[in-house]
Parts: sequence; C-alpha cells; structure tokens
Amino acid sequence: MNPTNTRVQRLKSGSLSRRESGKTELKRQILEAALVLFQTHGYEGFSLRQVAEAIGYSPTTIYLYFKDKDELLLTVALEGFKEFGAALQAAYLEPNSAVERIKAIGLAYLHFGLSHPLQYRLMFMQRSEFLVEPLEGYVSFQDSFGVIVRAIEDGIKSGKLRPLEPRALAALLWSAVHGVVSLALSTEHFPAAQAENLFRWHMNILEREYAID
Amino acid sequence: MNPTNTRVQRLKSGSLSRRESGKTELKRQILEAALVLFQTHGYEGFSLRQVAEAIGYSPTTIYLYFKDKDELLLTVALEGFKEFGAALQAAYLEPNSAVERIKAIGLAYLHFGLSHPLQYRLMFMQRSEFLVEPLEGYVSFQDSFGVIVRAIEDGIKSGKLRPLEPRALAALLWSAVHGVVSLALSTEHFPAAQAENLFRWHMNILEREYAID
DNA sequence: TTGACAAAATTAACACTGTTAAGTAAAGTT
DNA sequence: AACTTTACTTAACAGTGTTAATTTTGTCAA
Repeated sequence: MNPTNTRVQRLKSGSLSRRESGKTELKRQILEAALVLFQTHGYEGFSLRQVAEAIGYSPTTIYLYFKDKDELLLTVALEGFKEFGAALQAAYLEPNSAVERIKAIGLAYLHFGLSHPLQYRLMFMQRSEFLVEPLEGYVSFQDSFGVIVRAIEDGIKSGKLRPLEPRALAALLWSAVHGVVSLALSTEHFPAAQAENLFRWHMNILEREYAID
Repeated sequence: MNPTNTRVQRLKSGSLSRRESGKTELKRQILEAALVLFQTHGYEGFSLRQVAEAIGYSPTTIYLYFKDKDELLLTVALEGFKEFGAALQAAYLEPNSAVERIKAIGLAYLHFGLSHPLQYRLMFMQRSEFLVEPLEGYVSFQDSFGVIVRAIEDGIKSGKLRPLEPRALAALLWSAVHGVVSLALSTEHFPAAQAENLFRWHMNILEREYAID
C-alpha cells in the first residue's frame, strides 16, 4: 500500500530471499503431506487439519502458504497434471511411427488413470473445474492436451493421417479414452483388463478410420 | 428379533399401513426438497440441515427416514437414474431403424447429461460408486445399460449390425458418449454445440464400422 | 548485547457440518 | 384410564474450514 514499504522490502530482499527458500520449503512440505494424505484417504476423507497434524504444524499455518483448502486441493490436482503431462510427453518422444505414437500417448493416459485412481478422479471427475483453472508457474491440462494435438499434427504433416482439425480429433480421442478410464474407476465390475481391451478397440477403430497406408 | 414381536406387528399391520402412507409421505417430501436443493447448490453445497430447514423439520428427523447423508444422496442419484433410464427407454421405443434407434438412445443420453449437469456429475463423476450400489425397489444404472444392450441385440438379430458381443459394444458406446458429456460438463471452453458435434462424429464412426447396408 | 521490528506460527474462537443419545408429546391400544 | 408405541425435538459431541488476535521466533541496527 505504502510506496515506502515496498522500497524497504526491496532493500531487504537479500535476506528475504534467503528466508524465502525456507518459506517455499515449508510450502513443499505441506504439499507433499497433502499428496500422500489425499492418495490414501481420497477426496471425501481429506482434511486440512490432518495435513497440519502430519507435518507437525497448527492448522492455520497452512493458510500462510495456501489461500484456502480449495487452493491446496487445486495444487494437488496440478501436481497430478504435471505427472500426467510428463507421461504423455514421454510417450510422445518414444521412437514410433506417427500413428503408433498417438496410440502410445493414449496408452500412457490409460495407465496413468488406472495407476492413480484417486488423483485421476480428483482431476477429471470430482473437481473437473480444475481443468481450466490455471495457477502461476504450473502446467495445466491444456498443455497435456497440446501433446495429443501435436502428435496428430505430426501425423497429418507426414501424410500418415487424414487431414482433420487436430484439436477436434484430439477431443474425440480424449473423450474416448477418458470414457474408458472413468468407467474403469467407477465400477469394479469393469476390471483393468477389460478397460485395456476397450481402449484398444477404440484405437483400432480410429486407426481404421483415419490412418493412411 | 423376537418371533412374538413380528406376529404382533402383523396384527397391527392395518393401522400401520395407514400410518405408513404418512411416513412415506414425509420421506418423499424430504427427497423432493433434497432434489431441489441439490440441483441448485450442487454437491459441495448440499447439507442435511438445509434440507431439514426447507421442509420445516429438525435435522435429526431425516435420520428416521434415511440412514445417513450418503443414503439420501444415493437416493437423489437413483432418482436421477430413474429419469435417465426413462429417457433412454423412450428413445428405444421411438419408431426407428435399428441403427437409428441406437443413435437416438445415445442422443437421449447426451441431452440428459447436458440438461441435468449437477445430477449427472453426482451420478457419473463425483460419486460414481453409486453406479453399482443398488437399493431396494430402485432402478439402477444396470437397467439403463440394459436398454443399450437390448437395442444392440435387436440390431444384430435383424441383421443390421455386425455380430459383436452386445455388452462389449454397449460399453464402447457408453465410454464414448460419457466421455463427451463429461468433457462438456468440465469446461465451458467446450460448449454444448461442440459436444453435439463430437457426439455425432462418434456415432457416424460406429455406424460406418458396424452397421450393415 | 540489547532493543526494535518484522515474519512466522500459534491460540482461541466462530460458524458450520454430520451424527448420536436422551427426552417429550401425542396417538393408538387394551 | 393406564400403557405403549410412534414421531419428533432438544442438547450435545466431534469434526470441519476459516478468521482475528496473540505469541514466539528470527533479523538487523544501535
């Protein structure tokens, strides 16, 4: 508020940044505890007080690092998007033909969902608003979506894929794979093996319909 | 517990059933208030105390009619499955060719989701455990799924559809349509019009792949 | 080393939540 | 008229997210 204040702050920035590291250190500690607790207790059983207990601080301390419970939860989701995006990116980078690359990305998507059920549910089902909620310095779902788009563009450019609107085809692909994952995570009448079969079916259809050669 | 007790109960059944109607009357009243409140405040903002307030009873009264909050919430979801199932069934009964019938059922699914966003999210995203949780005298998702299965069986029997495992094809269809609806309900970057396009795309693909003639 | 100041963390409290147990008042039965 | 069951309420508990006031801690200048 006061311009003098900000000047004073900048003068102290040296020691501030030293302490700053301690500050973000605790922030990471909170986030890591939150990740563990969320992955064990799930959405309904996740509470700030438990997180505080786990790291040995009072509940209100969390508010010094996160605006509220929702922001912490959003950060847990964004941490998921980070790993998710990395998995898709890794699949993208595997040496493959254009069409195989797209299938590999889909498979990476499927496996992430099946191996991170609670986090996947948070990200895409329980709090899917988070899909479009960005946060400074964080990777959003848009980036992961971008990987699929790029793989499709590559396929089209190299003449291995019919020339379709890449973002539209990416959405088609996403809706198919997410449908399978979400069905798998909703009922145990639907085991992972069946999910994989259904996934392959979808992929084969798309290949028959849109691959060239 | 005591056999004498049950005999006594049966003797009183006359007056009991008269009162019974009053009892289930209030139960319906609770459920209707719950439905309205859920559809306005959504999953996060739904509370038993609000429901009690709305019908002018104390919060604990609800426990005389529902085991706990989860059972009331499950009943809200089941009420959704009832309407959902009826919509699919109505589409099934429309005078159509076998393939058009399947597309009509899919469209009914899509429209239910888009026009009941909060309830759809409860049923299929936020508390998808409810999918397999039956409750006495209630229609479950299995029945709705059965409608799709039947439509597919009809198509195969009449020679308009390639002979595939009906439940497997139904799952493929479900995963595609649910994927579209859930994407639409997750981000407003994805308007209803685009959802409809994506849906039609899925349907056209399935038609090209599996329809005969 | 002490005193001032800012930052970090805590305590206490509020307004909620779901849920249980005990109590009340009315209706039905004998 | 006395007893019992039924329907409902009141009071209370344990837990939640969150805010404001307060204390503790750490840093730097005199």
